Amino acid sequence: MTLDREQVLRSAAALLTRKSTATMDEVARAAGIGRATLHRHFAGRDALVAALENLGIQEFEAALDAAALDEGSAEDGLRRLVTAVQPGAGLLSFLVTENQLFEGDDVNEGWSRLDARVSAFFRRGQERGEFRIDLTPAWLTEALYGLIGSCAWSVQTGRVAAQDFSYMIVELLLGGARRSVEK
Amino acid sequence: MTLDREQVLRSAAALLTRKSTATMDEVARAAGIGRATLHRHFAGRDALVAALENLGIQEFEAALDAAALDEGSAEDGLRRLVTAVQPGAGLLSFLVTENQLFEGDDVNEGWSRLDARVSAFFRRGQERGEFRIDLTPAWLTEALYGLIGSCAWSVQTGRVAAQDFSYMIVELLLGGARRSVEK
DNA sequence: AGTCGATGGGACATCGCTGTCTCACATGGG
DNA sequence: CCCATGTGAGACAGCGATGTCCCATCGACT
Repeated sequence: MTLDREQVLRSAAALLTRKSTATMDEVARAAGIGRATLHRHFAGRDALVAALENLGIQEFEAALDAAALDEGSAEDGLRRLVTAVQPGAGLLSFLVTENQLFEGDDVNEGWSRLDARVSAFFRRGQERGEFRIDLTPAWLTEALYGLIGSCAWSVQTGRVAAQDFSYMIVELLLGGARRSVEK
Repeated sequence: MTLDREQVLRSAAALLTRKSTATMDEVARAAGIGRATLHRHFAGRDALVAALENLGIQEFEAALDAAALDEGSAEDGLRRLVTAVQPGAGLLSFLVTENQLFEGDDVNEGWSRLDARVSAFFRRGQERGEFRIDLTPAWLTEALYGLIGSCAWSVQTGRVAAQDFSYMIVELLLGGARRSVEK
């Protein structure tokens, strides 16, 4: 009967992804538990968000590991990364938004580590001549986050099919919308 | 002594762009007026946001008009649009986020009109052979919003120089990060 | 069956924000 | 000079969300 903490976090993530202002009561209902029980496991809203943050960081880091960014071309690596990220895309964009809201310098060090990994990936791609050098790694990183968020939202509203998720992001990020002559 | 309504809206936009959860009191302070005065001019928070929405729609529509999207190449049109949008980029991304939060089917009809204009622009670009046809106009539209938001945020945090705003967005959206051989 | 631990529901006080009101004051016009 | 309009500051009640507590209940384990 012990509460499935993981399951609670999953449903909370799913709900907060759609409605980031959901109350503790709504989160509890969505998880199928009572508000009191939710409070027993997460001291308060802050603690809940912190737990979600850890979950998101862990998932994103796992996606980075699974993508094996350095194997093969940078393009293939990015494609694997976006595909691996898709299941947690909603949570990721919720956390990015939440982080922007957050005014405090003590940013979770997990984010800087992840940012560094993504940024380093783009930099290596530039050094290997696969990526343009006039778009900075920092911007490409932010743009990737933005596109993931936009595409997750587009999927949720039906503007983009879920199966096209990684294609739309990677093609736009790498190839751009311009129609090249040789294609 | 009459209150400068426009000025209040500007500072409210600037504040809410940075901190979208700011209270009425903070908005009033930021505008250099008392909370009571703020309430005299905007019945409540909803009314304030609605006024900001109208302002944002108006600005974005003006940018669309000023960009003259149909003159010259689609690429130049997009470049003009992004440049014209830059001053209102923060407000725009605040409103986009606010709209996602909003759960009600009565979306401000201004947005659908603007969406339609942007979407139609991408579609025309496809028909003229300037844009790829495997990325749907709806996705390109959402991606444009996302990139504008990401870049505005990046500028605010110092990751991207303000003068590079339109370059970073347009180059990424049109050309992509891949380094083509002929360049 | 009996006990223990965890849960759900409800009651409760508290807190922050909101919206309204009043009053004193300043500025500008008649 | 006096009046009118608009403003700032503060007080006030209302509301929704939060966090804590208690108690009845349910399930698992002995």
